[in-house]
Amino acid sequence: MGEPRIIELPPRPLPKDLTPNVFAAECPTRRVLDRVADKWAVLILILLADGTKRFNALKRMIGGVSQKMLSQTLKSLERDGLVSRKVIPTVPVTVEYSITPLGRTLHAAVDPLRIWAETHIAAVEAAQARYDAEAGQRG
Amino acid sequence: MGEPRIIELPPRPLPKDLTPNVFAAECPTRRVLDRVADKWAVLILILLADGTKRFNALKRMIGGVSQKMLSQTLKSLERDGLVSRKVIPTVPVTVEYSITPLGRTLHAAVDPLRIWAETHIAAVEAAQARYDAEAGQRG
DNA sequence: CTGGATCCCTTTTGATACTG
DNA sequence: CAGTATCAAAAGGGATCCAG
Repeated sequence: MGEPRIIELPPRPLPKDLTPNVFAAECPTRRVLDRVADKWAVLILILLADGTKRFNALKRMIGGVSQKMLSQTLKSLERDGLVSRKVIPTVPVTVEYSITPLGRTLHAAVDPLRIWAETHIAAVEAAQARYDAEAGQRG
Repeated sequence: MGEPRIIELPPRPLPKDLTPNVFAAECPTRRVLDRVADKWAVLILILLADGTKRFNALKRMIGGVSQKMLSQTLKSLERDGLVSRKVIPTVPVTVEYSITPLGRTLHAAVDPLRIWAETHIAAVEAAQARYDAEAGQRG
């Protein structure tokens, strides 16, 4: 073995703050939250938690969704490991979407949102009526 | 009093289906869910649940939000009775935003989303890496 | 035919500047 | 400070086209 030398180390990268912070635009948790706090993602997750469904079944069930957004959102959910996609080589081809175990953990967090909307809709509409009445008075 | 007459009643509107259905584009619950399953709304609600804040404080805390979207989302949350706005006539004027009791019930439903993002970020990034690797192989 | 990619146009969002 | 107005950029919707 040669004699020990003093060598110059390359500058060490500053340690990144590993504390998750959903309020920081660059934080990975924030990017995930952005994609998950999305109306189409929420609706898809709720439907798939109920059982495997095909593309066009989802399209029919989710009022107002375009095929573009459905396809796009499903792809994003698949990439994030929340939904799995299975192509069945029939003629014509059928594609089945299912929720993954990870997706189920997210479903547990988003379904309360649906329930909240259903249980508090009256309170929200009352608030809107009040707000609109006041706005009307002012002009 | 005149003698009783047989009068023609105007056609009665068909009774609307009152069952809430977040999947139907026209259902009030769906419209509310759409506005609430929104990244800015979620972040604002979480911050205000922690305490009253002023407009520019929120702007500084929420990375990447534009004043337009902040102002717009706050107005929508106020209309829905989830947030209250208090103008203090100082010079220059200050405006304080607080969460309402109704907003607190929603916060209970959205905060799990933040927690989910923080606790499952590693699993999501692993899934993304797998997905991107496979996509890379294919093409 | 189903799933989905693409083109084109409308709506939403973002950046910046300006006002009470 | 707390917004609105304006204009540019991006996301979204609808129709259409294509592969399996």
